[in-house]
Formats: sequence, C-alpha cells, structure tokens
Amino acid sequence: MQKTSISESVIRRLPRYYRFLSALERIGQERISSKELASQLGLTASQIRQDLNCFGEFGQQGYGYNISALRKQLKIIIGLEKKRSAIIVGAGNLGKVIAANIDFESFGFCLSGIFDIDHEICGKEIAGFTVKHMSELLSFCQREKPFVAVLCIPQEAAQETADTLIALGIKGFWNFSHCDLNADPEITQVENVHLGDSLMMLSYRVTKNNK
Amino acid sequence: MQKTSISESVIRRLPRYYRFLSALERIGQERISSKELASQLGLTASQIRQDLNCFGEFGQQGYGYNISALRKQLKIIIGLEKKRSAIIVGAGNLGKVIAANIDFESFGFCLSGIFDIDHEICGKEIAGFTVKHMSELLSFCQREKPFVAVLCIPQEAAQETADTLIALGIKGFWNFSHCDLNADPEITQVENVHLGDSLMMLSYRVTKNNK
DNA sequence: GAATCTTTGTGAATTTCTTGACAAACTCGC
DNA sequence: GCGAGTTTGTCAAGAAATTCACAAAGATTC
Repeated sequence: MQKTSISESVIRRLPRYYRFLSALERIGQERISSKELASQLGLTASQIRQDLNCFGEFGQQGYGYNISALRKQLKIIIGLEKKRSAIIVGAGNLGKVIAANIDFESFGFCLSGIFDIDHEICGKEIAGFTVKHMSELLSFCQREKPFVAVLCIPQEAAQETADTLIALGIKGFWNFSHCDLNADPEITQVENVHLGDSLMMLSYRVTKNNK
Repeated sequence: MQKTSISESVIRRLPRYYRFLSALERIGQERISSKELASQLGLTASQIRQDLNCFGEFGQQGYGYNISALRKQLKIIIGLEKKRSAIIVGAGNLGKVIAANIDFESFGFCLSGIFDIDHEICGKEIAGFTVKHMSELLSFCQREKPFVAVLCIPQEAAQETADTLIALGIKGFWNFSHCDLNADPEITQVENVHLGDSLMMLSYRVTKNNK
C-alpha cells in the first residue's frame, strides 16, 4: 500500500486532512476535489494529491474523492481504529486536565491507568480512574501491557522514568515534560509537546511583525 | 541584522536552541561548539551554524559560541525580553490550566486578564485574576491594549471571537480551539495548538512501527 | 611566538519537498 | 451513448532545505 518511506512533512499534514474531512462528513458533504480541498486548507491541489498517493489511490478521475471513504482510509492509515492501551504518568495539574479532556478513544488509544509518585495524590479519583502509585507500575504493565505513556512529570525525572517504561514494554510516549526524550526510534516513538516552544514561536512572529 | 526572510523550518528550531542553551547556562557551562551542540540536539553542525547566521555572527573561530551571550541574543530575536500583554479567552478546564501553569513572563508576555462568556464562571478567581465577562472585552481592550489572546473556547465560537478580537486590536492568537483560524498574516499572527494532531502523529508512528 | 589545532561563516553541491503539466479515466448533461 | 468538461495519478521541473567542504581566524600548546 505504502509506496515508499513517508516524509515528516506529509505525516504532519495527515491529522489536518483527517480533521477537515471529519468536519465535512459531519455537515453531510459527500465528495470533494483536491482543488476544492486545497483552497479550503490553503494548500495546493497537487500537494494534496501527492500526499494521498503516498498511501494509495483513493480518488476517481472526474469525480474527486468520496469524503467518508477517504476519511475511513485515513483513519486506518493513522491507526485511529485501534484501541491501544495508554497510561498517564504524573497526575498533577496537567495530567488531570489531559485525563479529563482528551478523548483518547478518538485518537487510537484507550486510557487504562493513571500513576503518580506522590502518596498524597494516589488513591484519588481522576476521570474515573483511581490514581495508582508508581511502585505498582511493574505489576500493572506485566498484567495490562500498556502501549503508550503520557508523561506529565517534571523534566528532571522524565528521562529516567521513560527508560523504566521502555524496559516495561512501552512503545510510545506523548511527552509533556519540557525536555526532548532520548529513545531508540526503531523501538520507541516519541511525540514531544512543547507548549513553551509554541508560545515562543508566537512571540517571534508578533515581534517580527511589529518591529 | 536579519539577512533575508527566515524560513519556517528555522523558526521551529529557534525555541529548541533557546531552551537547550538555557539548560547549559543553568549548569554553568560557558562555551559550546556547533559540533557539540549538534550532537546533543541530534542535528548537524552545519545546520546550526546556518540557522544562527540568519540572524548574525555570534560565534568565534577556534572557540565556538559563548553560551550566555548566544542565549541572550536568541532571547532578543525571539522577543522574550518583551512583556506583551496577553489575555485568556475561555476559562474552562483548559483555560484554567494555562492560566495557572504557563509562565507567560518567560515567553515574552504578561497575563493581564481572563474572560469567559459563562456568568457562572465570571467573578471567580483564577491564577490571581478575577474572571471577567466577555461583555467587558471592549472597554478592557481600549484601556489595556492587550497584544495577544489565548483562545480556549469551543471551535464553533472561535472564528467569530477571533474576528472580534482582531477588530479590538489583538495582534496574535495562541489558539487551542481545535480549528485553524483565518486571519490576515500581515496583521495577525496565529499559532494553532492541536493536541489531537499531536496524538494522531504518535498513533501513526506506533502503528507504522508495529504492523 | 611559531606551529598546530579548532571552529566559524559561507558558497556550492546535494537532497528533499513542492509545484506544474498532462495523459488517462471518469462524470454529467443532453 | 456521445461529447464536453472534470479531476485524478504521476512524471518532471522548480524551489527550498540541508549538508558538504574549505578558507580564514582565532585558540591552544610547547
């Protein structure tokens, strides 16, 4: 299906396509051409066709793309039809908000546990889960085999915790810990979220625009 | 100072450089070569030198870069020494966490107000601010001239609210509203944060890696 | 202070990404 | 069911980003 190794640039655009097609499907639209899609997303038609063709031929000449069929394909490509077990490590402010507000099911995961090192927090209930202590990680992982971990811990602890989790079989990290994790990309995938970086980019742009 | 228009790819790397140099400064390191920096960041030395040279000549042959001097320059380039007024619009779960956990001062901004449309929420105190009702936006903006707005509202309301804020003089958006805002890039800067997209990219990668 | 070593800044080469162009294939209206 | 109109998939051209390579300049050693 996949023609050759997919570039980062293409991968970054996939969620946007998926999101947009979902919105179109919701309002009941049936078909769309690459040209129309491009104009709505601010891209070129050529780029969209090129991107989609990395994964297969989903369109039809003279017709365009069937929105719900294409969305379904993208869903499979991105892996969203899976329900991979995810745990949250670190139940501070951020951990809590993520537990309560991210609909993991929509993104190919299913939340299966929340852990923290602080005994004060353990035992409390968050988003329907009782927070467990980190010392229970080993037995939990052996039993439940979680696939990914959401790291919401201080950066000092992040790499060490990540290494432990990798040893316990974790295959991916959604990392909110203000640092860039090291992990063998053949084995473990890392998606770093740096809100600070994002805010700095905004700062750069408004600065540049208002010199 | 700036040689030519800076590409997106370079801009995306700037915060990472800044973050890393800050960490080096904190542990008391004085100098670093592009080679060493590259190996620690997983980039090439050439790329780092090329990137930095977009903004000036900060290094010295045979020595490398002085960490605290370079950090200071980056701070200016990114605009972090400014203290631009920022407001949060939408004081739900996400708005609250951002208000409480983002150190705006470190990123070139200074939080000056929090707004919500829900009368239940207005009047409550968050991060030292009393939440104001949206109807007070006009007079607040005329008085305080906030520079950027953090949008933490449902996507249905996002574009309309953004348009209102642009009319009130807002020059940048840090947009958490699950949609891509439209705005004239000559006037208004938009930094969209899509946690869902980020999680989808993780899903894609772990899927691909475990077929 | 001379010789060697290190490292920058930069022009050119290379690689990657995006856009343009068009034949082939399908749709749609009559 | 025919002809005009659309739109795809793809190859090639063009643009952009990254890497290479090296002269020039300062650091370091003896």
